[in-house]
Amino acid sequence: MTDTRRLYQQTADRVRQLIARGDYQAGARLPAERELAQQLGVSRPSLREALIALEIDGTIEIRMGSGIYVLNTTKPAGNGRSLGESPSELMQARAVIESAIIVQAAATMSEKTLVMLRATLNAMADDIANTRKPIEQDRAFHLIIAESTGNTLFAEIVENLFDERHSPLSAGIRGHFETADSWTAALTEHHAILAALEARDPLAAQAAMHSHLTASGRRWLEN
Amino acid sequence: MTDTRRLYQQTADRVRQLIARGDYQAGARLPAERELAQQLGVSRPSLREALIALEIDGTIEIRMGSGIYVLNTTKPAGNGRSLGESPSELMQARAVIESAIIVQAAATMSEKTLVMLRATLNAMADDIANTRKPIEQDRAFHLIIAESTGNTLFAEIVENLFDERHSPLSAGIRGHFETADSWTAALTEHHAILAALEARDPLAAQAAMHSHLTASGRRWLEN
DNA sequence: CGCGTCATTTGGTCAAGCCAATTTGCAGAT
DNA sequence: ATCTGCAAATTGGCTTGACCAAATGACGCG
Repeated sequence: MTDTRRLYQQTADRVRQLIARGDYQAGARLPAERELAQQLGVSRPSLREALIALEIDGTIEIRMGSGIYVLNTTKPAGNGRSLGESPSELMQARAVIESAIIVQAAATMSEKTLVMLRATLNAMADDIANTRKPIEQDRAFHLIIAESTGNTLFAEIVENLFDERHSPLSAGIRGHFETADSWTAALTEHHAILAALEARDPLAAQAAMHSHLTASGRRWLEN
Repeated sequence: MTDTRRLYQQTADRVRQLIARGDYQAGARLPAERELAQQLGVSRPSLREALIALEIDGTIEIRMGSGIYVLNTTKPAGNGRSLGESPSELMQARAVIESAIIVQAAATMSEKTLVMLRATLNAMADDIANTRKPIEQDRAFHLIIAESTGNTLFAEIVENLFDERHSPLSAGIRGHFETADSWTAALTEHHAILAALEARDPLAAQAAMHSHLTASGRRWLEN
């Protein structure tokens, strides 16, 4: 499988691997841009784009005229910002919580809500056919279900958890997940969820939602 | 005052301003890279670096061969919850979510965690006997269970939901709830939850937690 | 009217070079 | 011998210019 992601994403991942593998530990200085670019077989501008991505997610620090330094990766200490959740944690949380919420939703699911859900699936299929990322449709599907419970807290929690995936932290990994095949699989699973809701079968809906989010997490990590 | 930050950061901010100001709304396409670079007075590589930063934080989406598009900017972000939720909504949310979480916790409940939970119950009984409000013990009980899953997101969510009850909004109603009898009932229910966890019975724990939080919500509202 | 083809548009990447900040090292003074 | 200061080497910051590849749209053919 050829990696079709943008070069800066691939390059950022390769640098992350160098650090994870231990070639460069926290505090160490990476090779100079010119040298590192040649070593990775990419041009300097492309490497610089990758370095900016790594700088944003806190992997490295760039000091003008000095060098590129590896930051302490395993430390939420210091500032108030604590975004230390791993993708697997995130998807487990979504699987457990959204499965519980959809049980509430299934019982009182209105025809109007079902219509909206069908619309998101159609729009999602359209996005995929046109090679667009159906992120907004995916988001809408999960959010509509949560909102249909009538409890705004459910909607807020689902919304926050969903958006967490697109935080700067997970940006580097994001590219893996968003292939056409992955979205097609997600769409199929959405259809299964909708079918259970149309049948007003809470347990089937719960199972379908749980299955969808665990599979989604697997797709996200497996690449 | 001259801005000494890297050019890509300054440029990213300027593009954010263009979007915030309304020049380009969600879904709109920004000018082509070459044109936008000239318009902002920077080189194309520098603009590209800025665009990567904006792509990572979810402000824009870059489609190869097509253009640069503004994404939905509706993300106040953060876990901060605004007011507007009713107590019944809050307690329903806690009942559903904490019931789902305790199922995960029951499976892998360690003896060490059980010891901590017993300690909170003893401290809670002590507080009640001395006519103190055992709010902290109550909080600790629920939080320890969520933390025992090993998933920090569960702990965060439970924490936020719990603290919501003590927001200014619900302060007026709170007094009714906090009678000695109510706390005694809560303590009894906590004991029932702990018993299910000691038996490592996920379904019994789920039922006990759900029962506790719905009863707690009832006590909160009935006065 | 439908549909395929090709030119245009637009992002993706590379190469080479110069500027600016930092570091380094050596020479001279103490 | 040690300290100081300045210049050269190192390193990141940024620009120009060019070419490739994907997406789009217009045009002409059937």
